[in-house]
Amino acid sequence: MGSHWEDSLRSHGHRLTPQRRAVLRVLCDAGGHCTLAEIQERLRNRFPEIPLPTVYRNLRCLVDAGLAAQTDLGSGAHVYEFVADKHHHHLVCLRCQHVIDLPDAFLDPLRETLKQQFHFVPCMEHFALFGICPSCSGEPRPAEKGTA
Amino acid sequence: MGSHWEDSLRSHGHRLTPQRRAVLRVLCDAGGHCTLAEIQERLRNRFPEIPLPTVYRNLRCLVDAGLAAQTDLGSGAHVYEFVADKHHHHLVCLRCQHVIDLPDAFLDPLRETLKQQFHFVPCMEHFALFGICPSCSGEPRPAEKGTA
DNA sequence: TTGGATGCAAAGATTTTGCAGTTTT
DNA sequence: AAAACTGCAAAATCTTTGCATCCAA
Repeated sequence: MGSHWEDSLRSHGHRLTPQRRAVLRVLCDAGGHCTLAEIQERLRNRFPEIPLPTVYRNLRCLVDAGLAAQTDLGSGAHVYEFVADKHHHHLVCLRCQHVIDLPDAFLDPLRETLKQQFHFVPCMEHFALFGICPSCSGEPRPAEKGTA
Repeated sequence: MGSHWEDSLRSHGHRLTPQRRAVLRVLCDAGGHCTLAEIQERLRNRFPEIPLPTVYRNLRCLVDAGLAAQTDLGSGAHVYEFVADKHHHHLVCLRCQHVIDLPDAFLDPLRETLKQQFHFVPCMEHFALFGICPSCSGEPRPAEKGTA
């Protein structure tokens, strides 16, 4: 049935497999940052021997579908995070006033940098960034495959 | 003599070697992002066969001394950038009003993410972030909560 | 049926460390 | 002289791809 995330996956040409559902579930339940290996570990209940490449490829699909965000916090391995569309910020175009939603997870690298380098804990609850949107900059839209 | 960057290095326990000066020079002249391999390449004039580990360790020293910033733009390899103290932003403490300078380079990962994921080109000339500074976060004061 | 997904295996790419000899301070 | 750095070599990590088989749509 058309859950929001199911539609997101399908509209990007991805299928719904048990492994993929499980990865998303794990990411969602974790509620924070997870490395590839951590996700694999948390998956052991349902898929005791799931290979890392499978987790890896599923994460790519989730990121592609906008359900997960991949970032580098300087720990040597990338971390993944569930992208809920609850908390979000705004990218405001200076020319056409168009507003793009920016999921909160995309601010994590900056958060982490400030914490590690400056020991500064930013409050970024209400965040707005101004700039030029894709339409106004004349740049080609990002390649969206399978979009009706 | 005592250039600002020389002091920065020495005060962090690092020494000034020809290779280190050259790495900093390259990074400075490049004026943008460089991977480890790119820096090695640009170093070929003065050090035709400089090993990657040497470049790597020098970069770590420069980052440690605050002269360079390391970031991950999603290309698979980290990129390094000279940190000039000309353009900078402000981290403002919500409790004590203390202001910390944030070199512009630290916003690069966010810039790149917005460009790649949203095709949005942010204008972050005058940037201020509010939060809690290290001094204040060490002394938690429940009575006064930072209001965003 | 068709194209994507899984699992297994291996390769790629990048980062990181060890160590002996050398250089800066 | 002491501590840090270089250069060479190799290892440790993490990411990515190939391919035969299997499954979702």
